[in-house]
Amino acid sequence: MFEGRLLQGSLLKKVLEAIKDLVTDTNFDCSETGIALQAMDSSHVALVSLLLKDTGFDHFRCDRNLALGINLQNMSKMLKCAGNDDIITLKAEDEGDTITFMFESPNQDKISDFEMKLMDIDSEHLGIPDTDYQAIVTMPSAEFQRIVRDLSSIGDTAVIGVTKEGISFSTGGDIGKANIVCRQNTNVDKEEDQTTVEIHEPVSLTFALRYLNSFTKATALSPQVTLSLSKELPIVVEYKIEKMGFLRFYLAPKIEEGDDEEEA
Amino acid sequence: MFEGRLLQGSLLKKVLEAIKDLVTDTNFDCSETGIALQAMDSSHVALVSLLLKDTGFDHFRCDRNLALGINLQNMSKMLKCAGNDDIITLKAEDEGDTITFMFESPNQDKISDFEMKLMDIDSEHLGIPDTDYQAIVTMPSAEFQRIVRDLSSIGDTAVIGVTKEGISFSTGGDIGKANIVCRQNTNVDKEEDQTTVEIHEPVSLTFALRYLNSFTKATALSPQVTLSLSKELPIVVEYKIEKMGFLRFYLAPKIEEGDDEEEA
DNA sequence: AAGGTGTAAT
DNA sequence: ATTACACCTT
Repeated sequence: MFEGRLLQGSLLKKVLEAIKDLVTDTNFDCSETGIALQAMDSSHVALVSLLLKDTGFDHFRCDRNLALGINLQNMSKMLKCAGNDDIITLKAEDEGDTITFMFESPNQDKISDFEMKLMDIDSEHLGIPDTDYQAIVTMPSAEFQRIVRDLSSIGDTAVIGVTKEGISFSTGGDIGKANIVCRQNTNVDKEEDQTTVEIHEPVSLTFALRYLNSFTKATALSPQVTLSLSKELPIVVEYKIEKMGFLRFYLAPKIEEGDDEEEA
Repeated sequence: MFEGRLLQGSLLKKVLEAIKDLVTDTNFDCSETGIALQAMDSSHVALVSLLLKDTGFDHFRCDRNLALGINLQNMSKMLKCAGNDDIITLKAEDEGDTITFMFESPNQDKISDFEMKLMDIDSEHLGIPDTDYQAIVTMPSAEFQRIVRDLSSIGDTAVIGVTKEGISFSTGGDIGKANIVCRQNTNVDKEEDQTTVEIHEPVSLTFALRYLNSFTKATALSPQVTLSLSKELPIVVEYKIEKMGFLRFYLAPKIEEGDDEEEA
């Protein structure tokens, strides 16, 4: 059987909030080392990768590797029934076709059991090569969210450029143009307000703002976000989940000059 | 060229919030003494007048008088991309057809440039005679906003009457009648809670609440609002902008007994 | 306190 | 269909 007990249940709630609009159905791959999830978004443009390591759970047990096929919209509905301070336990039998969510209120006065039907989903295990990126920027996640939202009100795509001075975001549309530059700054009071740039080579890539915007639904998971860029490679937008792992989003760059490129 | 740097950028954001629903396109008239704007609302019933004096800017330069034709909806969109604590700089070339908004975050780590296309707009320079009003009332802007909103839920027009005792607002509709009286009070702790009446002659005029309601979008600009009334003249609803000037709204009174008077 | 969402009105 | 208001959530 599989069982994972998560003291900070709100983490799981946030993860589902962050991905339920991007991916409809996917497998939660449970093994003795934790829970992993990889899925393309419904239009097959972006990729989501989640890791929740066993060590982040209060209690974790997984006798046999399981691929739990889950409709994220439905799972999210159920997790909405958990209080933000609730302890959440996930359970599944080895041969069962359901998953159980157990919610314990902080004072243990209320115990809820929610059972959800599992689905059979072909797992597409996508090998994501571990690349050395040309530029890695870590910045406050709220700032990234704000920038992406602001640019979305002006244009559809953004050019993200990194130099050793900092990171820039540009867009253009019918009403005008916008360019936002964030300088590297390591001299701030709080570590989470830092913007740091680790760079091997300057890089400049174009992305659809619509997807970047979706990714920022994960802002609540971490005060910082890490953007990794390399020429002609998908950007990686990573939110670290304290003690547990990460939630990563991958998005392929738009090919410049390619005016016949449109999302579905 | 024209360039104005405004340390308290939120002022400009608030000004646009206040007028963008009333006026669609208008000229910002820039001269060496500051920025002025005058425009009729789209249904040609109300008039907006804005003054931002050069002295209120951190830095102000205007080599040549410019009439910058601007779509307020678009400008507002761009200003929404400025943080509330950002420093905002406006720039325009003498012969250019764009205006640039530059936003500097408080710690200078984020610098944004937004460029917007200008439009050609016939400037309607409306001479507003400097009248001696029969009654001038200054009151808390939030209180005025609340009164106008409350009356709007009962009726379409309000009778505003001023005597030396105070100011009264009345309306009536299908569901009933309402009458709100605010007495002059100068004995309050905070100056901004005062209501003062300066009167030469009692006056009573009728106005469309819909427009008064629009005007109160400017409430955030000033803790106090000044209402100036004279028989058969438009009411002036003025919000002073600290160190910079004012935002004024003019609205002609409804002629009593004239039931064939309707806004477009 | 502010942003987002949902609803209601034009 | 669009826009403004209110409510609710973060």
